[in-house]
Amino acid sequence: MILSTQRNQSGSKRKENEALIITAAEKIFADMGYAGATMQQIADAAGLPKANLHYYFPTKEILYRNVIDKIFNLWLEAADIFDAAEGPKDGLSSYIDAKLESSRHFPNGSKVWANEVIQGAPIIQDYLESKLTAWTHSKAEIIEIWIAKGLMDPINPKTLLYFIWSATQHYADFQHQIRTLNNNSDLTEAQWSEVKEDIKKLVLKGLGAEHVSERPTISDE
Amino acid sequence: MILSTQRNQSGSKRKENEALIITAAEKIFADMGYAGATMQQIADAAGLPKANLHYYFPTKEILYRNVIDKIFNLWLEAADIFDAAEGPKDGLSSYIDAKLESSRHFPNGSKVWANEVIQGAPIIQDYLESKLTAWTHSKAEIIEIWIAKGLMDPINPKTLLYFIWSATQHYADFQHQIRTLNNNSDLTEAQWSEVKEDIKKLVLKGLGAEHVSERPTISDE
DNA sequence: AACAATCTTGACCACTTGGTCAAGAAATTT
DNA sequence: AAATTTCTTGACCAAGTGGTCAAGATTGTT
Repeated sequence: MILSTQRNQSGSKRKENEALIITAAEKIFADMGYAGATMQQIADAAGLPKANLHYYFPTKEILYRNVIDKIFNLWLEAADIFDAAEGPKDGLSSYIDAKLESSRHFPNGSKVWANEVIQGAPIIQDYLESKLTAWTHSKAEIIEIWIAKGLMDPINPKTLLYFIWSATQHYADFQHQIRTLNNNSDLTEAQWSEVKEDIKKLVLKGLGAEHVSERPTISDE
Repeated sequence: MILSTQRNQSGSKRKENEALIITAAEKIFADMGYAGATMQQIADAAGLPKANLHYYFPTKEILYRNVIDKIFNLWLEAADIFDAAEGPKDGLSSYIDAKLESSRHFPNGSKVWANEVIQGAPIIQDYLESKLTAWTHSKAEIIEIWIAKGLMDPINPKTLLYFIWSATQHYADFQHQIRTLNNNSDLTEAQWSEVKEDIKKLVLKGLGAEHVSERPTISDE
């Protein structure tokens, strides 16, 4: 009989199941930490028997690294905005928006990352030393150019980056605490908007970049 | 024979060993997470046999709660500055200083807290709902008064608190990442000073509170 | 000196964990 | 339709875990 719902190209089953497992694993790792997560929990979350997980990902650590890999690539993407920007006002605004959206809609990735770094990055140290270092330097250069052009106050670029990372990722990592302090309710649409505006205003005004770039926004939305 | 080094008051041995164990546990919990930490590791770090830990703290969870208890009380203390302040400029400056000092010198407590909250506070939820909620409301009131007095721009007080928490705690929780991005060196004294000044300036200027209250700086470094 | 309370510790146990394996089921290729 | 590759799964295991226990050492009290 023919199941038209899905074509079974070679390798598609593998891709599908790997994605299924990674998504399940991301949630469990976020909720339990690396050590606290069990392969059985991940298997249950994915709806597969445990032995099947080991077929696709031989060890827990390999699975974990795949989760991190996905997370980190999203991280990098979110920051392309940065390079395209004409000045701090657009660049930082867009970046803060993107990071907050990511914290709101995909908090698990941020949590896994935070958990790992807090514990000294025992498994992903190579990521920090290669990719993250390179990325950070490239963004720091852009910020320095902005400063040199007088588009914002002088500040150590890394301090600024940490500032934005911490402010935005806080809403993912400390989601539970924020929820508790918000009468045990998730932030509403209106509250998210307010947070976004408050943070952007605070950063831009704090940097003296609020009223700087007022070129005609040619191809901006 | 007489060991004059320490008097053995009744109960003093208990207090000493409990403190010893809690300090060791704080480090291990910070480095490994709750689930990842083992009683054996903590015992080794404290230089005691494992069975001895269970004599003072019957279960791992009880030990953990004692660690959290210590951390949280430091948290609260650091914020008394807040109440004594006359306006946002002193109040927030002092608070940021205190939080950054704490991140610098006692990062483990912050890490344990972060790890726990990220995972949904499975063990310390009662802390969040009682003590932290009360504390937050009381500080939010102060901030609202400052705003009403025109000492700073309007902002959601909770957003501001989260902002300060995240910016300062980041230097404890993400210590390892910051170190890696700093050529694998801890921040120097000069770098810490720079960070402090940058953050304070950014926040105060961002809030429009920079030039408001200008009493003589009596005991400032 | 005798007694009681507190503290110390190696040996031990029930249970969970990551990972293995071999037998078979599906799907793909010839 | 036979052969081959890919996938699925229950049963199993060695290692490590939190926690127990009972015997003894120390300290404090009378």
